Amino acid sequence: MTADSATDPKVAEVLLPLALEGAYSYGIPDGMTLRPGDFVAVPLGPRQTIGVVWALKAEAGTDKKLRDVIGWFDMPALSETHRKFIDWLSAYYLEPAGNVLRMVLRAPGAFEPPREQIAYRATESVPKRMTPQRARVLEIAREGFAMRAAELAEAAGVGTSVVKALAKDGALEAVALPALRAFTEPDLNAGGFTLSKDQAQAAQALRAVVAQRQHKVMLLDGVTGSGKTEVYFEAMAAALAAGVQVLLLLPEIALTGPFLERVEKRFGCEPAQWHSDVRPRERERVWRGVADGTARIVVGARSALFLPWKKLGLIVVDEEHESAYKQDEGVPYHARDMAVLYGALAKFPVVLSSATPSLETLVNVDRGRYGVVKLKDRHGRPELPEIGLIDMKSVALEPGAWISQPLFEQVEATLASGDQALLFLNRRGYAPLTLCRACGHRLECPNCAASLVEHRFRRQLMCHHCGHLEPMPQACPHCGVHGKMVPVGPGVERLAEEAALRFPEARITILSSDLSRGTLLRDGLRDVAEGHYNLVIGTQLVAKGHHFPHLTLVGVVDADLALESSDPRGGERTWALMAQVAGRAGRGAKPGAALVQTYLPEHPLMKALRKGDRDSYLDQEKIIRETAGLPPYGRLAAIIISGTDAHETERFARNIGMIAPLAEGVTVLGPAQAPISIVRGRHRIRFLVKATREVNIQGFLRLWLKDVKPKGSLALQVDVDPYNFL
DNA sequence: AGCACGCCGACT
DNA sequence: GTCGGCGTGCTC
Repeated sequence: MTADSATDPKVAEVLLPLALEGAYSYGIPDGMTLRPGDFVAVPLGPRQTIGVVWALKAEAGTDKKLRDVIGWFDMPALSETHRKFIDWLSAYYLEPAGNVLRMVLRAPGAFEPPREQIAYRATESVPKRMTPQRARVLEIAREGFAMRAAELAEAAGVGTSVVKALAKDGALEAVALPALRAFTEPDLNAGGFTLSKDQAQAAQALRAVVAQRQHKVMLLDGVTGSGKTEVYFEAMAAALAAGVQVLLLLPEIALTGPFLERVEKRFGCEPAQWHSDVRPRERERVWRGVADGTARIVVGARSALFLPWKKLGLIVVDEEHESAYKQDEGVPYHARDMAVLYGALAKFPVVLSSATPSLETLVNVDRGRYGVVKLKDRHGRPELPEIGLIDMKSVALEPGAWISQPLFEQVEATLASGDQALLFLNRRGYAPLTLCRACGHRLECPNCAASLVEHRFRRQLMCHHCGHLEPMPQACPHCGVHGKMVPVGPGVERLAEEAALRFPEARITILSSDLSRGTLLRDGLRDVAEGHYNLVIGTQLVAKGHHFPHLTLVGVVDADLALESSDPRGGERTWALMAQVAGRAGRGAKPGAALVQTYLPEHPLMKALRKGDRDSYLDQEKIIRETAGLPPYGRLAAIIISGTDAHETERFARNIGMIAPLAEGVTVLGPAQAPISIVRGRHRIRFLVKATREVNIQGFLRLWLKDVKPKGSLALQVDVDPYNFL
């Protein structure tokens, strides 16, 4: 088959999904032909691992006898672009390439031969004999989908014999799991929406960019309700018509059933989904479909970028400003930025869509690097509903009350007129802080330097950083005095309590991520949309793309939360959140209004918000960032040093600080305690590295940290372009 | 990530 | 006297 076996490569450089900088070399056995990108099985110590051929070499570089590649997987090779993408990402974030590859290989089952699967599910009949083991198996079988015997047994903590016996008894029935379903081709004419003139123009502009089949980033900038979704659907249709695959990235929280239905309606096929809730079997199907190119449309959360794309030709990043695109655990990458990188490497366009674009993106538009398409509101309304500020310094509030008189009156008037009102507070639980009035002790998480938050519905105290739960104590754990524990500050639960007192006639509901998720949440949102409730108390969650047609008043209880934080993006976050939540008002036939309670009415952001003047806010924000040398005018990286022992961690951090190289255009701030100084029992110390745009900040970091080796419990994490200041 | 090697406590 | 805890280090 091969023409000249003398020049055949003898060595494969194989990247393994481990925290290793480079690829490992393996011998290629006679008769095996490999290409770069091929998935292979290789020996690693006593075991076997799946890796990807990164390069081929004629001869081994060393005399050392190499171990041979064990086998080759009969599936499409990882494209050259995808491999470049992994290398780039690895270099940009200073993360071992193997760790990045691991994100590509996270698809259990994709490397196993297709297998006929028998699964079991519960029947109506009851087994003749019942044992505790059998009861546990049945309990699990009744609540879930059909599961394989081994899975079912494991979940119940029993042997498979119990499952088999129950099947024989008739309490479980065997069903064949369907073989991997094929993906259907999209029908581009399936469900054309009627586009407004504005939308049609915007769609035409995006289609033109897609037709160029070159790298170009386009910002689709339009307020909530302007119909951005239908517009980028047209860009997707154009790319699909050209025969490529399309990825629609969403923040995980926005991946809802109704949204997927819209995609399905437009393209006449069920899109492939990729997010944390997708079950293993479906993950396998999507992974294979993406690899062989049959999955044409993928709607996914950030990790969908790493699917083994055969011929990706367009990425749409919806809600591009969302900080949820930044992954903070494992490899800390920003999916929006990496989508742009992928587009640059593979030479295809990327569409960024948002009602409140990030400053980074807007500055890229200013600099002429990105194109922009603007959409106006369909109903010709101004960008935001009328926003009124309530100066909280000038209103008197009862202790334990947060609804000011002006807000109270507006809510009352709204409810009286038969409309809905929303009170927005971005704080879960009952109270963010609990103090002992006898000794002043504050209830703190045992593992984190953070207050415990009372969740009164669940009758528990909760740490919002590590998930620690404990019952609400009757007596102060410090001084032992009974009945002196007092909640301080409001959460949505406490706000709802106040609302119930002050609006006794109102039909109140709380929408908060910790109180309802999944079906319950969907029902809750639907009930609100249908008007079963007329006063909604909600957190962040209500700000995200839900349509409440009867809502005409939004009251923001505390607009200053993010502004007061140390996060340099606090302003940006506040603006996006205010715009989104205010935008909930008046989506239906009636115009809406928003009232914002703030202690900082003179803040430029608040003034701009009142005037609905995004440009003046942006000009302010740009000046602040530029003066401070912060992104997008400068580069930023964080180094987090953590360890279980405070002194040891501090010493280690100091030593690292001492060896920081001097470089022009680079400022190292720190070491200082990280904003949350202890998380999950680990003490955290942070350096911030600020550099001008011309500086290669990765090079600086590599030079600095090349000989640093954390020992024991110590750990060092580099976060290039940090987003969430923890 | 696994999996081994390696050095200190409670058990047949 | 061993079994086993998981800290450290290596895998082409």
